Amino acid sequence: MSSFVLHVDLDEFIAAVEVQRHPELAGKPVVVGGDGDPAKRGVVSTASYEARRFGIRSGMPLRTAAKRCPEAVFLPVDEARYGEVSDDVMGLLRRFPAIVEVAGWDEAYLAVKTDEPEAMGAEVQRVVREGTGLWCSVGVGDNKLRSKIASGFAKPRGVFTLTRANWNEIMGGLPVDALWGIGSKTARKLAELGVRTVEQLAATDEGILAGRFGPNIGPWLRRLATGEDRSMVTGRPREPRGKGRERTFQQDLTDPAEVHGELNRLARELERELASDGPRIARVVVKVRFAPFDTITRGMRVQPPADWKGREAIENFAARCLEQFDLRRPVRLLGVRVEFERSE
DNA sequence: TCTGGGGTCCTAGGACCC
DNA sequence: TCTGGGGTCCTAGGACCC
Repeated sequence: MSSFVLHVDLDEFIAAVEVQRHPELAGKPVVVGGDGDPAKRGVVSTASYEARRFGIRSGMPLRTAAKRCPEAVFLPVDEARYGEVSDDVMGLLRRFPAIVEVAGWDEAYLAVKTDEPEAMGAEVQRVVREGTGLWCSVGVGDNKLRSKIASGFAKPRGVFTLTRANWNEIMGGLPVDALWGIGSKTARKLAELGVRTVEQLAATDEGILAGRFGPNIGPWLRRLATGEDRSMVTGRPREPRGKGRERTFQQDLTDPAEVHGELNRLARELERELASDGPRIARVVVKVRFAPFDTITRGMRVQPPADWKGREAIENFAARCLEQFDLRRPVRLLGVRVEFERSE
C-alpha cells in the first residue's frame, strides 16, 4: 500500500449550513457576512454558488455584494453553529484509518495508506454527506500541498488527484497565484521578475528569489512551484501563539476618551475568552486603524510573563500601549492581542 | 470594491554587546 | 576625533490564509 494525503474541503460550508436550517433558501443567492445587514461595514464570509454567479466573493464588502445582487439573502455569521457542525464533520473523518489534521472549520488533511485513494475519497464524501447532509470535495495528493490544490480542482462535489506524475501537466501553465501561499502581492513582485507561470517559477534561480523575498521565502517559493512539500500531517493540535480581539466601528471614533473606553471593553472581552489555565502572556499588542485605512501596532513585553490571575493586567497593559498613539485622527478599528510565552 | 475578524509566519532594521 | 564586524534579541509591519 502507498501513502497519500487526502484534503477534505466542505463545499460552500457556511452558506450550506445556513441553507440546511433555512431550507426555503435552497437554490437562492445566499450571502453570509457581518451581522447580516449589507448597509453596514463588513465583508462576505461565504457566498452560495448561486450568489457567486453574480460575482460575489469571500472578502468582498457587503455593500458591494448588495449592489451586485440586490435580491440576495443576507445572513449574519453564526460562529457557534459552524463550530458545532465542523466538530461533527471532524468526528466522522476520525473514524477513518488515518491521521487527521484539522486545518480550519471546513477543511482537514487525512494521511492514509491505501492503493485506492480515489475510492477512499469518494467514501469520505459519502460518509460526510450521510452523516451531516453536507457535500465536500476531496483532493488526493502525494503530499499536503498537492492534496490542498487538488481539492480546489475537485470542487464541487468531486475527487481530484494531483501527484508528481501529473503536476507539470496540470499546474505548469497556470499563474503563480494558483499556488497556496502566493497571493496578489507576491504574484505582482514575481511578475516584475518576468515570472508569471508555475513552470517559470519552478525554473527560477533560488538566489534571485532569495534576493527579492528573503533567505527562507525565496527558496520556498521555488519549491512550491515544483509541488514539493515535506511537511507532515499531524494529529496533535498546535499550541496557539496568541489570541486577539478586534472591532471595526460603524462610525469612526473621534473622541479619545471613547477610544480608551472601547479598548478597555475589548481587553475585558479578551480576558473573558482566555482559559484560566492557559499559557502565560509574554506580550500585549494594541492595533489602531486610523481612517481611512492606516494601521499601526504598538506593543510591550510583559516582564515577567503573566498568568491569568492578574486579569485586569491586560487592560492596564493595553492602556499603556495606547499611550504611544496620537489619537487626534479618527479611529476606524481597535484591537488587542496577547502573545503567549513560547515553551520551545 | 472604501476594504471583517481570527489567526500564522517571516523579514527588516534598530539596540545592544563584544 | 566620524568610526569595523559579527551575533542576538526585539519590535513593527507585511503577506497570506480561512
